[in-house]
Amino acid sequence: MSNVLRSVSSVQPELRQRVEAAIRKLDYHPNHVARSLKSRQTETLGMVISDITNPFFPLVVRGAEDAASALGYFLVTFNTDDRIERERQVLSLLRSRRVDGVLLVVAPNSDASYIETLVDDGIPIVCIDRIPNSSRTFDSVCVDNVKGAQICVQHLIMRGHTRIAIITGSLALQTARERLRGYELALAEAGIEIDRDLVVEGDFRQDSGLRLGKDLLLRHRRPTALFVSNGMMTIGVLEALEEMGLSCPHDVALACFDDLPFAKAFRPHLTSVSQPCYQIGYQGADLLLQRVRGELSGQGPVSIRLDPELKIRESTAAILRPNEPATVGPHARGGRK
Amino acid sequence: MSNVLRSVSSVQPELRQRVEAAIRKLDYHPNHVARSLKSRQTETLGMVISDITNPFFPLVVRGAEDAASALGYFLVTFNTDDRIERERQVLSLLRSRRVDGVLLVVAPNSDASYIETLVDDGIPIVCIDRIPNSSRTFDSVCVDNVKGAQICVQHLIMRGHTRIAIITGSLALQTARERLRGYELALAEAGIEIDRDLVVEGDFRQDSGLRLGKDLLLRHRRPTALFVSNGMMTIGVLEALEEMGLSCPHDVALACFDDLPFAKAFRPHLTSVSQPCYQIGYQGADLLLQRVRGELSGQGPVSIRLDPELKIRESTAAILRPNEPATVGPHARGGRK
DNA sequence: TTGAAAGCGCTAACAT
DNA sequence: ATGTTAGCGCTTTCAA
Repeated sequence: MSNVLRSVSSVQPELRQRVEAAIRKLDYHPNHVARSLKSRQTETLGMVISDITNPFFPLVVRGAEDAASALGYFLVTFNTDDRIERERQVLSLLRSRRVDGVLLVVAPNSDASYIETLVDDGIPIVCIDRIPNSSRTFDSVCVDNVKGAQICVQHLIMRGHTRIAIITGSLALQTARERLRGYELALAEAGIEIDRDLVVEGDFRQDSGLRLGKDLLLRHRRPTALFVSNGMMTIGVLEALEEMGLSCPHDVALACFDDLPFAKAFRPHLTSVSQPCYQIGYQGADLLLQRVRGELSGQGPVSIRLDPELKIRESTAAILRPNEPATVGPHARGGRK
Repeated sequence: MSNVLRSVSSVQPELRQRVEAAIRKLDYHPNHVARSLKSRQTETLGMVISDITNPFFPLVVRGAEDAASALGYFLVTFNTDDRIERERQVLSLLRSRRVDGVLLVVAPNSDASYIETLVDDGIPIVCIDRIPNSSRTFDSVCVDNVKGAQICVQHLIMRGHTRIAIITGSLALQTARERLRGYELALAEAGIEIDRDLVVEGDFRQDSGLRLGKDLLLRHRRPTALFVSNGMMTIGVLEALEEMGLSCPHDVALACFDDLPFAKAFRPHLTSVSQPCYQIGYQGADLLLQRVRGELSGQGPVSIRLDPELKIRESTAAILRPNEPATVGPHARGGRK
């Protein structure tokens, strides 16, 4: 019984049969905990995100889970609500539980030195979606935020807009700064001077979208288009529109970073910068697993940048106004394929 | 060093101090794996759902995670996509990993005998959202599906509808049968005879909503109202409406089970039966933890039924037609608060 | 080819 | 009050 030399080549068929019979008879299930104690590998990954309830995350988590499951790894998720104390607590818990590695969506203003400590202590970390503010670089998988914002604002400019406002995320996050940078680049290359009054800083939450959306829409010279830096704030902006009785795209054009769930089923159909969420999760977990399994040993930090995709829909459709010829013909009602 | 008699009362303060100093100096982190091997408790729960990408689940998972985290438990989630082989595989993995208990959203047509085996072998299972087809009862936390469907269809009837169609879920699931039952009860109590042609069976997926929605809307005598048994199928129905160029509530009234994310931000604002998703997850995990910790020993299966809530919005608003007086005055444009 | 035994780091029971 | 030790179930090395 002691010698369940599983999958060792040199065992007599007769012995193997007897052992296998015993396994069935005793309803034997190998104890993975004991195995972990011996092997010092738990085959478990931690995943730390801000909130699964934010529609950006389910697909990311699903991707990570699929990658982890494919190799028999557990994936344990935690929500921090972007609170750094909670992030710290969770990371410490993951360490004492001896997870093999961590996928991390870092909280704004998080102290990167704690992350460094973990990595130095042999717990690999892959940052996804956001990059910590640190002189050191970590493994990471993100979308190309500059490019995403840029092509989106370029699109607004092509639709004839020049007074384009942006609601940014918290500028403590590199992600938010990059999206702002894309906005600036697009305007600059079109020779449009940047009006600092049209740049307002939110915090990636719904409330700030509502508040800043109202603020912008009540301006004396209202912007003709809004670029919103993420999905949750866009929900807030839609609320603002409804409260004020404005309609999109008629009264103002709207485009945003992030796809909202079921964008095609509801009105207005939003023009948006779509991120490959599943891929972010999948490739993040994949990269982490390579680290964990020593397949990248000796190699420095790997930074993967994925391409966003602009989905043109009716919220940025050209509007036919009296005395104003339509700039674009066939697409005037938005880009359903 | 060996004697880290943590939290044992009878230790001299001097000794305690020396040990604590050593802990800090050596950067000692207790090894939870070894602890688990000894205690035979992993302080880990499994959570098996169909798909985190389905908007019903994120809040459920969040609730479960909060309950688990509050007691220091890990929660490991798995997606089965409602495939019973995958469910079986996952449950077997969870067993060999020695999780303390499992939260299960059972797949349609799943073999309940396997679940019984786990429970009999000492791995508590709490079923959430759906109840397995079995003569045996398990711990469970669900919404009152009959009541939810019933109040929703009652509402449609009060709005003057009599030709009300239902798209059910897979009738292999008790959940789907209960919602159908609520529909039947509401019609019966209003004295409306049930037209079997208006009862069509879907499978809780978007595709079936699109297909069956089109089917119903193309009927010669089109139903004046649709009751859709879950959120994903409702998305499909909205697609069908758009494809056919119909508008809601003008051409047909629409109400559904499940809240869709950001229902208030997009059009049409859907009248829906809202489930306490967070509570389902939270109470499910809470019940499971009580079992796991032996606080319910000797007690038979516990079934918790939570109340759904009808949210009346514009998709079932009364329509003003020529020669038809409005039945309801102030609410005619739907129930925004 | 097969059996025996040490050791992973912790807890709990026991000896000092 | 404090130190020692057996044993959880696995893997790996070594002996038979």
